[in-house]
Amino acid sequence: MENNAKKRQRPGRANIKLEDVAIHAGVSPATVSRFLNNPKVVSEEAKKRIKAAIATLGYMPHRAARALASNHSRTIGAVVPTLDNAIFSRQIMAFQNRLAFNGYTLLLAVSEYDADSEFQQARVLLEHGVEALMLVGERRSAEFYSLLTRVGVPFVNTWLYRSDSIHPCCGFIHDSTQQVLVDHLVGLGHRRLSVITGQPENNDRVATRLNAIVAALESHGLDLDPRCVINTHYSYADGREALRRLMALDEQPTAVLAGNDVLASGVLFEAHSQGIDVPGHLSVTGFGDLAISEHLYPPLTTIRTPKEEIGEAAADFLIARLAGRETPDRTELPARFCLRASTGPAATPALAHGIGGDGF
Amino acid sequence: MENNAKKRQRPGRANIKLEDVAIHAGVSPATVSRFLNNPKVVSEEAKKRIKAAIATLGYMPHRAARALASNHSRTIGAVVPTLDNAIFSRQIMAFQNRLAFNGYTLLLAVSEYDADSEFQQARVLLEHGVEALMLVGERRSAEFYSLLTRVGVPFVNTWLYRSDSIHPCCGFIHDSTQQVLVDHLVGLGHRRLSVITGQPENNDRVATRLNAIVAALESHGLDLDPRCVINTHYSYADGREALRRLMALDEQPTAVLAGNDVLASGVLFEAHSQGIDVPGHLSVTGFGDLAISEHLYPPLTTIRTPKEEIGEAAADFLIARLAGRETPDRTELPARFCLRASTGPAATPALAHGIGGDGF
DNA sequence: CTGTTAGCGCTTTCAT
DNA sequence: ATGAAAGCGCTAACAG
Repeated sequence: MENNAKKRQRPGRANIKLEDVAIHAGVSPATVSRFLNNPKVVSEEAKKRIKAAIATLGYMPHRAARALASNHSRTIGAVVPTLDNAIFSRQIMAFQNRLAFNGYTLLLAVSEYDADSEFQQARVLLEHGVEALMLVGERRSAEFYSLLTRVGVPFVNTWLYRSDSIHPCCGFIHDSTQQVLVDHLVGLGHRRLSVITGQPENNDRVATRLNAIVAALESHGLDLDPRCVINTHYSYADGREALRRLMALDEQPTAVLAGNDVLASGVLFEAHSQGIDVPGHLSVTGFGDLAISEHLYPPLTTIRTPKEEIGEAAADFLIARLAGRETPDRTELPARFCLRASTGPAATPALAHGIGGDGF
Repeated sequence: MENNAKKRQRPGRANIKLEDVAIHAGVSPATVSRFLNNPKVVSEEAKKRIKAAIATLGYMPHRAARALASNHSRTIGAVVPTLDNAIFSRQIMAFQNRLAFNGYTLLLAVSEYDADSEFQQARVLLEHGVEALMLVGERRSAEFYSLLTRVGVPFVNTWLYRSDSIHPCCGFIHDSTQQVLVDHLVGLGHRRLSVITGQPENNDRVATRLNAIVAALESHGLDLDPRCVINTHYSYADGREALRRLMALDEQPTAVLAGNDVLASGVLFEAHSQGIDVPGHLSVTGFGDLAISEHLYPPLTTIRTPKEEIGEAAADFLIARLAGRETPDRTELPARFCLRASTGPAATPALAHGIGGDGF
C-alpha cells in the first residue's frame, strides 16, 4: 500500500470508481457500466449486487471519463444576453428544468449583449463538450455559424421565428407584434407616435421591431419622426429619462411604444410624477408582459411573449435532435396582444410646456 | 483511408485533436499541451508553429479529456432556488461573470426551493466534476453536508452570514435587518404589525427573518398576532391577496412587513386599488430593494441586499480556494436600510370595513 | 526546453 | 448475460 504513494488522490472526488464497484459486486467493470447505461441487459442477480455495492461505497460516476469514452457529455449549453431581464431568466429556468428532467445538465454563459463575448463563450461551452446549444437571436458572424456547423452540434436560435430562416429557431414573428400595436394606436387616433427602445446594433430583435414599426406606420401613411425615437438601455430610470426627452420636444407624441415592459414602466412612473394622464394625454405600450405589468397604474397594454414556452420548446427540440428523433426545425410560439388600460383615444396634441393640467 | 471506417466520428466535435496539432507543428503532443497550459515554458519558435497549427486546423481542446487527465474540470457549479426572483439572477450573473473572467465555466441548476432537488442537482454537478459549488442558504441534510466534505470540493453558502457558522458563507445577518425594520416601525408608533412572507419550511432565510421579527417585537414588549402572519408565495397577486386577508381582520394592523419587494409591491398595488392610503393608513416595508422599488407609489421603504456582491464574493472565495490561496471562510456583506416613503407614523387603527375614506 | 511513456475512469467492440 | 482488452484525448512525471 505504499508503492503508489506518489499517485495523487483525485482532489475533489470521492475516490471510488467503477472498477471498485465491480470488484465489490464480484462482476466485471463492463457489467457495471452496462448497469449504469442500459440496465435491462444485466441479470437481476448482478443488478442487485451492483446496486448494493454502489450504495455501500457511495459511488458517483465520473462524467468526464464517461464523456471521453462515450462521446456523450450529457450537457447542453446556453448563451443568453443577460439574466437581468426576467424574460431570459424565465426562459432559462424552463429550459434547465426540461434538461434536468431528461438527464442533461445546463452549462450557462451570459454575453451581456456582446457578439464577441457570445462567440467566445459558446466556444468554451463547445470545448466543454456540450452536445447542443441554445442561443438567443440569429444575427451572428459567419465564423460563428461556420464553427457551429463544423462542430456539428445541434443548436437553436430563440426569441424569433422566421419561416424562411436557414437555422433552427423557436419564437415568434416580431414584425406582426409591432404591427398589432401600431394598428391599435392608429385606430385610436394617434398620428404622432414615439419609440423608446434598446440598441439595435447589439440586438437583432430590437432592430427587427424598430423596422416593423416604421413599416406599420407606413402602411397607415404615417412616418416616424427620428426625434421621436430614443435608443437607450433597459432600466426604469432610462425609461423615465426617455419620456422626459420626448416631452421636451416642441411637437409632443401622443403615444409611446416602449421596447419592453421595464421601459414602459419607467414611462408610466415618469408620467405619474409629472402629472401626465395616461392614457388621457399619452398612450403607452410595452413589450414582454412582465408579471408586474398588469398591476401597474394604469395596467399596461403590451405584448405577452412566450418566455417559458420558448425555453421548453428549445429544450425539446435539442433533446429530440440528440435522440435522433425527427422534429421540425422551426417552431412558432405566438406572442399575444394584451389590451389593458394604458392606451386610449388620442388627445389633441398637448402643447409644449402646457401639459399636466389635471393629475398630481 | 478506409481501414478505420468503423471508428465513429465524434459526433458534436471537430475531429482535430492535440496530436494533430503536434504533428502539424512538428513537435510532440507534450509540447502542445505545455503551450496550452503553461506557455512560458515553451520556446518562441515552437510557440509560433503551434499557434499557426491551431489556427489552420481550427483546433479546440477537449475539456473532458483534459479534466480526466488533469483532475481539473475548470467548471464550478451553482444551485439556486429560482431565477424568477431578480435577486438570484443578479447573483448568478455576477458569479458567472467572475468565473468566466477566471477561466471557469458555470454549471447551473435550479432547485425550486426543494431540498431533495437541491441535493440531487448538486450530486449531478459533482459527478460532472465541478471543482467548487455555490449554494444558497445553509439548512440542508447531514447527508448533503457529508457528501460535500467527503468529495472535498470547496463550497460556500450564500445569502447569509453567521460568525459562528461551521461552513463557509457569504451574505448578511438577517436578524438585524428585521430588527431595523421593526425599530423603525415601532418608532413611528406602530403597535400592531403584520407579516407577509414566504414558506419558512423551504427557506432558512425566511425562517430566520420571521424569528427575528418576533424577537425584535419582543424587545419592544410587543407580540405578533398569529393571524397577522401570512405565509404565501412570491408573486404580486399573492401580495395583493395577503393584504386583502389582513384588511379583513377585525383588528387591522397598521403596518405590514413584506418578505420581499415583490410581495410589498403587491401590497402597494392592492392598497392603491382599495384606496388605502400608504403610509397614511398603512405603512409597508419590503425586503431586497429591487430596481423598481424606488419608483413605486409611494417609493418603498426596504432593505437593500447585496445581490451582485454576494455573487462576486462567492466566486472570489471559491476561486481563491481552488488556487490554494488563503481566504477567510466567512464574508459579511451588509444589507442596508433604505428609508423611503411607504412608511410613516401610525394612524389610529382603521376600523374594520371603515377604511378607504379618501383615494379612489 | 522537449520527447517518451503511462495512465485518468469509463465505454465498447469482440468473444464467449 | 458477461468478461477482456483497447482505447477516448489529454496531462504529467521522468529523462534527456
